[in-house]
Amino acid sequence: MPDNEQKEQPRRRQARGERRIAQLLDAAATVFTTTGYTAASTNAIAREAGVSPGTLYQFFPNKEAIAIELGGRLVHEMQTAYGEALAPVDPATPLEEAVGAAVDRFIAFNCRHPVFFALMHGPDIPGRLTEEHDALHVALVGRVEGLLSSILPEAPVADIKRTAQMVLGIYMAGLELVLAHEGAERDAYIREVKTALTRYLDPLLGDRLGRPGLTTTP
Amino acid sequence: MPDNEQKEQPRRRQARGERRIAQLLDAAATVFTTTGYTAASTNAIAREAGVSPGTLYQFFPNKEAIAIELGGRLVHEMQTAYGEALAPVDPATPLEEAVGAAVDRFIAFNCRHPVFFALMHGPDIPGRLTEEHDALHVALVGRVEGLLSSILPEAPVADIKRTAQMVLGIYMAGLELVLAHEGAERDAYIREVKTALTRYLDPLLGDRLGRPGLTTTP
Amino acid sequence: MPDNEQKEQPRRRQARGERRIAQLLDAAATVFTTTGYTAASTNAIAREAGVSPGTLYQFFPNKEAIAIELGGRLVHEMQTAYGEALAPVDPATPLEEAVGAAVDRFIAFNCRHPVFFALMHGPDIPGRLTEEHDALHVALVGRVEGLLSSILPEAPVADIKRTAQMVLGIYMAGLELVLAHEGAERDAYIREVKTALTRYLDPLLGDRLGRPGLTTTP
Amino acid sequence: MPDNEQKEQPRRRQARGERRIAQLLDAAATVFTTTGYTAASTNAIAREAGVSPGTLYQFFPNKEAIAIELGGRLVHEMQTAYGEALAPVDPATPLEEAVGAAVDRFIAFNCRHPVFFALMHGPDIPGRLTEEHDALHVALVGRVEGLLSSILPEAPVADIKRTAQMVLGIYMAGLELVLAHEGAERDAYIREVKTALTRYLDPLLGDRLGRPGLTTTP
DNA sequence: GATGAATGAGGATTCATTCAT
DNA sequence: TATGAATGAATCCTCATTCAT
Repeated sequence: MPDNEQKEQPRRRQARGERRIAQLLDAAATVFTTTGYTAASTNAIAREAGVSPGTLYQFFPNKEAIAIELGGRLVHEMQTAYGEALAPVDPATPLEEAVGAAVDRFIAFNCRHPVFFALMHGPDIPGRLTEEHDALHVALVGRVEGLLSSILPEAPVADIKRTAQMVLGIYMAGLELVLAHEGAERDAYIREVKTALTRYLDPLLGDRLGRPGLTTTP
Repeated sequence: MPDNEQKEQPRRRQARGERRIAQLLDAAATVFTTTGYTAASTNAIAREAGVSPGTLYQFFPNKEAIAIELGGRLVHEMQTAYGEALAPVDPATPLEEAVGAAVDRFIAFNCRHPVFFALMHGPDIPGRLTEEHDALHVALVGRVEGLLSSILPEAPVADIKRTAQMVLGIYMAGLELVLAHEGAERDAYIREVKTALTRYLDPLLGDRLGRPGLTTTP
Repeated sequence: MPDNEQKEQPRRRQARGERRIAQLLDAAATVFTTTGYTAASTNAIAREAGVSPGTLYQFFPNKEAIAIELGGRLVHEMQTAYGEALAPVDPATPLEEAVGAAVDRFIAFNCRHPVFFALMHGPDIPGRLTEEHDALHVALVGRVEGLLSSILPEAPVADIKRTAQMVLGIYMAGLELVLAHEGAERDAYIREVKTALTRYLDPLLGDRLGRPGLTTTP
Repeated sequence: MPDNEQKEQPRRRQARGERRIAQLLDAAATVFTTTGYTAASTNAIAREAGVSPGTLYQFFPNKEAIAIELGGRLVHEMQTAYGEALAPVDPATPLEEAVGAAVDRFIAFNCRHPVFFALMHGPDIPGRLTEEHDALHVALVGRVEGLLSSILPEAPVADIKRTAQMVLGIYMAGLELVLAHEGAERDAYIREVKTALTRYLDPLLGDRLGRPGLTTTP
């Protein structure tokens, strides 16, 4: 079994590393959530993780790399654990129901991972998106585009893209409000997000019934 | 002439002070817009204004105070120069038209004062709003609330508040997209913002025609 | 002269600054001499100068800038206070005498400013000269070239350059030995430097007497 | 077979160890050459060698030890492979020829082992020579002393030492210039080094012909 | 012997803010 | 008022070295 040993040794070694990485990402999530991405410091993350700054830099070359990895894991978990929220929808499903289910899942996801919001609002200067912000954003917009395409296969790509951006924007705006409230008020905001999205999207689906549908570029 | 002197000295001083303040606020607007609020440094603002750091602190106790004052002036200008955008609407005006006009005015305002966006997205941590962010936000939400109230005088305050927050959120989300694009694409996004807001608000006005209207808290 | 082109107005304010700059350069000279350029830290320089790190950075953007300024001042002082050491030589002067006088002056200068040596041996990687090293070096080589040209006006530039580099190299090598010893031994090394340079240069002057002179590129 | 095993185990271990050491020293040579001794990091050396930092420290207690061992091996190789360059010279050989041959060999050696230069210019602070620098330096000076003694057996030791230091210094200064150039220019510098050394040493040999010879301490 | 995680002091540099002039 | 020097804690990041496995 020396073969086995040789194979497992690195694994074990990496095991500790993997644990540290997870630990550091958890700490980063906490700090990003608490202070925001820009104001977060790598030392604070290391402190939160209970390790020295040097240890952090053994696994991540800089702050952005942490955010990117964190974003990547969020997207991955979203796909695996919340995949249905973004799965193509049965065209027979009423829009209200589909939107409601999707929003519920997303809200649940974002409440479990509040860092998502902090990452989406990275060092925000409109037009100058940084990588990790972009990565997350692009990934999400991509999924929404896919969803919309599955419903409106004949719509022009440019329109789909725009609509997806708007949908994501409306959702994020609503999410901010949802996260800023609690209890019944939070629930009320969740309902508002669903309402806003449903109303925004409803007319687009018109063509399925012979109605005009998506506003197109002139 | 001592009387004269006493009167004129303060005036001159205030005049110079006002000029300095305006100069500093202009510089701050530039820096906030360029680097974002969090990353902006007071030294950079002073440099941009062509004065020394000490001078800056003669007029503002700290960085946040600059943002607050800047936000205040933005709100003030909005009221005076763009007041109609937030003025109570003639109930007879079609919603689409009213929203379209308001959005056009706001977009124009925000393009002339891009710092508005930077201030609204200050050190953004949901739930932990800082003063100046809050001030701007509260002011704007207040105006939107007023507008909605003028249209729906019977709606519960809580619902009005919620709707106003949503409206502002949707607008800001759209604004980010508008600012991130140019030319025809920008125009397309402006249209989308109008569409989204119109669709979101349209059903609320139903009671004026006997339709259900605002979703209310259960 | 170290100042940029823009500022001519503030004069007196800079008085304190000038003092600080001198103080910082003195401290830098001490630290560079003690630890060498590469190992010297800006914090150590600030500490040696009795100021905070921030103060140092008010006057110098980074470590290299300190070295460059220091080098510039050294060259300047060399020109003004030790100018004769590099002044064109009366062709009638016996070489031995001329070299002896020049070396004596240089040694005196370098003993008064031991940092000169540290700067000349900056972050030494042959081929990869850094700016401040280069600046000092180039300045000195230029002077030696001038000296040689004044003696051998007909020699090809390439040969003059090469000879100047060698002369400077031999001098610096000797200087290291001189600085590493004291008393009589130091004096003996000074004599050796003179001897080495005289012997190296003597044949070059042959053409003045009809002898072959400088070895030329084939 | 236990006997055999006992014998072979150490051998293998030593063999492996030697391989590791050679590997590490090669890596160190590369890094020292690239970044200079002071700026070189043990982690970088380990990385270059493809091993972990821990492994490096299993063979060397610290960075300086690596330099010392590297210097030792260089000296050793110089003795074995380039020994003739430092072998006592047949007094009948013309100086020019002897110096030319020696310089050629040394230059060849230094071009094959560019780390030599980096080590000789270690954390250079005149007067405060560190061990490994000293070791290399002392070894080389010793050999040059031997050479000179073989030619001038009656010269005082102090004079021999001084001359040897000067010879080494001139050579190192020339080497720097040689390494900093390429092609024809490099060749020209090689010629200059030979010239400088020949001219410096030539008068010393005078006593062999009844001429004064070495300048002595008064 | 080998690994790679861990350390923590120290590196350069910045920044909000204060103070003497 | 205005200046610009001064601060010192905090920033990101590196490095020689050690330690558990």
